[in-house]
Amino acid sequence: MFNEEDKSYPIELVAEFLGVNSRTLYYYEKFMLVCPMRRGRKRYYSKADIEWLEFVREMMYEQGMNLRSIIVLIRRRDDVVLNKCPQDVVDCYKNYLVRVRNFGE
Amino acid sequence: MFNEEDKSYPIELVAEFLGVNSRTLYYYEKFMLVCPMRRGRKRYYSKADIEWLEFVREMMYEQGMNLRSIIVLIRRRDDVVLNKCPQDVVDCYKNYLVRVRNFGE
DNA sequence: AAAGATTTTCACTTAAAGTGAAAAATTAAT
DNA sequence: ATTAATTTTTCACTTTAAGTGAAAATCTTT
Repeated sequence: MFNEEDKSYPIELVAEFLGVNSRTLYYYEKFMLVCPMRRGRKRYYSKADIEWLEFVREMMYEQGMNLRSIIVLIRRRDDVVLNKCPQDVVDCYKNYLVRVRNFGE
Repeated sequence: MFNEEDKSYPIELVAEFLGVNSRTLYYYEKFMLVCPMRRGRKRYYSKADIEWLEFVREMMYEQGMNLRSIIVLIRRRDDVVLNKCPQDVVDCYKNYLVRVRNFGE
């Protein structure tokens, strides 16, 4: 499922697959944790988006991490997270690089 | 303040310095986020403990991270965190190394 | 224009993080 | 050793982030 590189899927299908409410995906979008492609207002989630969201769920559910921590790791260019995070999401946090550099001082 | 390498300080003083309730420090201890030295039941926080706790507060308050995420980063031997984390706290999570190795698979 | 789907808004639930207060136990002082 | 002062522990409460339900608003499509 969701194996086709070039296909994209509507929010309700993705939410069901991940076992969350579609509202949760809208919620993540407010934090720029995911940026699904759009045609008009309608969202289309790519394979990469879905794999990333699966990883986000694992960090949050299995590991007990929170949203902000995931964002902090994106900003810090953390290896483990960056490995799975779609480029456009990483790019959303480009302007935060300065803050990351000063992290902890 | 708290500049002397070999001195140690009672919980109430440390809590006040950090701007938290002393109950918060007991709470952190339940999660093994800090292991103050003890003489009998009384806790004594070292300079290293206090600097670590300051960093923990920064991660949680400034960055919005949660407790579990900090623990995940200790387990993962994250550079930024390990740099500030006292060895005895790191050691508390030694037995979790295997899980870290399998992280994300 | 009507039916069906998607998005948006409002308000609610849940769980983690943190705290207040008082009882119990220790430590320190006389 | 007995009392006074601290510290620890327990219970229950508050606050906030994360997540959700339901309905209204906005498309889409036929």
